[in-house]
Amino acid sequence: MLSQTTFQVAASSTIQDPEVCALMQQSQPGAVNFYPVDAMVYAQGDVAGPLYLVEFGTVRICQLTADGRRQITSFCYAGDVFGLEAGGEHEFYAESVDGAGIRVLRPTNEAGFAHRLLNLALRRFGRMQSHLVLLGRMSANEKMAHFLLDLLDRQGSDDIVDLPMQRNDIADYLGLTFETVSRVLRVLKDRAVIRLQSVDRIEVLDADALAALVD
Amino acid sequence: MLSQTTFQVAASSTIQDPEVCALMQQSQPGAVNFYPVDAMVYAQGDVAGPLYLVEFGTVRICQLTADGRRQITSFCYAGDVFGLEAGGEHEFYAESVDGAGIRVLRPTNEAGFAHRLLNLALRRFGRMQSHLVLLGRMSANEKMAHFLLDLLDRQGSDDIVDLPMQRNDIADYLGLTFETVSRVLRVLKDRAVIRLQSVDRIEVLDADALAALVD
DNA sequence: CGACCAATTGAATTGATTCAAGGTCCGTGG
DNA sequence: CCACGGACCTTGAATCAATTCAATTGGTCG
Repeated sequence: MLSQTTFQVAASSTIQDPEVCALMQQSQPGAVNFYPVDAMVYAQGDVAGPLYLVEFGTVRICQLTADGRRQITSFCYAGDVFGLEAGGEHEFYAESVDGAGIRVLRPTNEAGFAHRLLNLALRRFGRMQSHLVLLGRMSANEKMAHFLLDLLDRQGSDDIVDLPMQRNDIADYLGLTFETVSRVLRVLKDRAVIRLQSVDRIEVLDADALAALVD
Repeated sequence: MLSQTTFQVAASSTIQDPEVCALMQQSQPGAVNFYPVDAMVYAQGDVAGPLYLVEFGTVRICQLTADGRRQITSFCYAGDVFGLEAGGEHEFYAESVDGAGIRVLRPTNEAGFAHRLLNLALRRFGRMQSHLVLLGRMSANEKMAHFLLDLLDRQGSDDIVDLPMQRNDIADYLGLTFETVSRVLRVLKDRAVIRLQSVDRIEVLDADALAALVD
């Protein structure tokens, strides 16, 4: 595991989500730890329990098959909470994608805490179910369109998408190969749906065309 | 929607799962309703809230894309609870697969109820995450092997698998076409891994071979 | 500048799908 | 009791989307 830096951050963070705020008030929020690129937050088999709040940067939640194929089950961005698991130990592992600041939330056993956690879990639930549809029933083009629209939405922009992760990560998230990701982007570029400002920055020229691909 | 029969069932049901038992005691369990083949339990857009306990039979949880492709996100068998959702209305719909007895559990607001629900949600969570790996990173053969082993495990048998659902359902669960499902079964049959006792009954001759396919 | 890693692009291959033709099972009615 | 019809399943052949393998380009850092 790579090194990790701890530093104190002013009590007020930039979290807007009321649900997450409430969760923070009902737990003992620790300091923000900085995880460099590719640093592991927790490994498969680690004891589960504490929750993690992304303050900045991006985290990937992954699982490996026995022969090394990887599936990224979700990306967590600033404001997202992760680490929730069923058993006593993590079935999945979490890594920093691009250098991420992460705060540990240690659950207090206050009344209503389970309730908040439940809300959080249910929300993630919905996301995962639509990801099942994506993986099971969508073409490469549709997957990418879906992914870009999701990022657009999360980043609150209406035409610029920042890609904090590399092609390989996108591929393992969408159930494709990185070559296919590259090719799909090229197709979208050729159709004038997007423009590649740089390798990690996409301008969406025709959001309607993307939306048309999705449904 | 198809007709549905209500009939009273003795208070003691056959549920063994302690988690589910506790849940029943903390809610107002209604009578068992019988849903015939393909009957809808709830539709997309219906108000969410009550939970459903499968007493017997099988239920499928589905979502459709705009152009009618279907993804079955999970099958629920006797003892499983479903109906948990994030928002106020169902994003997915639930149907009886083979004629199912279903009990409605109306949540009381007792302390600890959220806690029980959380446990339930987290368990389902884990299942869904491994289904993501299956859909995103496995070949047709691996998917089917995984599916059969899961059924074997759930049905508590060590060599007979009953298939309550038809090929189409299996396909939509595994992200395949029904023709592919048929062909994969043929391959497994030819390799003497399974035997098709009948169309809805499979004898597993070589569970190790199945396991070898999975990991 | 050179080394290295990521991304792109091309060509060949393949796994799964699509389309189409039978086959099996089962319930219904003559 | 058997013939018929319909739904489901199986199988085959052709097609296609995505992968694999391989070569090249682009970008970054010492």
